[in-house]
Amino acid sequence: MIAWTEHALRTLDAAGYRSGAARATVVRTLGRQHCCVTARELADTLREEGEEVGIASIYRALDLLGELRLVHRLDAGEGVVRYEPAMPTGEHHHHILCDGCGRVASYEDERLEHAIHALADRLSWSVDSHDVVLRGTCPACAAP
Amino acid sequence: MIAWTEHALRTLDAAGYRSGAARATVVRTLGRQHCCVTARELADTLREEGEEVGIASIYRALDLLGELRLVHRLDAGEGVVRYEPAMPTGEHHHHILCDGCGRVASYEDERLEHAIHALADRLSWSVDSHDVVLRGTCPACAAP
DNA sequence: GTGAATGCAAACTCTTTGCATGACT
DNA sequence: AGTCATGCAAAGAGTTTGCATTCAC
Repeated sequence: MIAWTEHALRTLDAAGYRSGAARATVVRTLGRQHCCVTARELADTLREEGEEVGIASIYRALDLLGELRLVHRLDAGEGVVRYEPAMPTGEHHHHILCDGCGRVASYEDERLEHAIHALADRLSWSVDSHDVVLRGTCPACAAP
Repeated sequence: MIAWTEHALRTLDAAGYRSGAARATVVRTLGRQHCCVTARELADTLREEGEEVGIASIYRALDLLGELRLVHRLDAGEGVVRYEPAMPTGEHHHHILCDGCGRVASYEDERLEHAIHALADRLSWSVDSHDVVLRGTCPACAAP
């Protein structure tokens, strides 16, 4: 994820944005996440690490990163938006939510990507992103 | 969609819920929708038809219908939740959003469904629903 | 008649915005 | 020095909840 952090900081700089403490901290912390996080989770993580950042600055940073396509927004119907680093390579994964415990996990699937690309080709829209959200029960919640 | 309306009313009755005016109106109106709608759109439609229903009752009706699996909730990252009738047959479609005008359209794709089922089989989760949201530019917005 | 369904208003949560202060170039 | 970035507090939007009233059974 280090690669993403540097790529993001460089892209922000190239786009003419100043390097403030709040935004840089958000970028560095986001780059260390394993999967998608909410703005609040990010704020909590920062607080625990003693790098408290105002919630408004977090939202502003995430918004800007989204505009620059450096983060991907994911709304999985939980009532909160989740954010995760968007790899410059286009490499990505999708998510699965547990109805029991709310856990979010990720998966990748070649065949699914192929099906989506083929589908995009036959639609008369120009498609530039996609999200596949599965819902179900995780192994832990399924165990009796 | 008439079939869905009757199915929903019957299911509610069978589950022991009383038939109040607000909920019945929501069910009948929802059954006439072509695609997913928001609670506010539903409220506006009802008002135009002179069947005003309190917004709280609309949310409560949609919530109950969701629990009974009679409606499908879709959160496509617009900041609002959309709802649409869930066919008892399991027949369904997915959605594509236009970044330009916000339009939501629907599509069906056999190959995509196959890929998702195959994927679900190989995950150690029990998967019971899925959503595929595409984002892009609609033909109208793409035209210069 | 009893308890569920409804509607209003208030509460709540997440997110955005206005504005004064502080920081980067 | 001149802007842009930040943080606080307040505003906004969507959704949920408390409570008294009305309605279905």
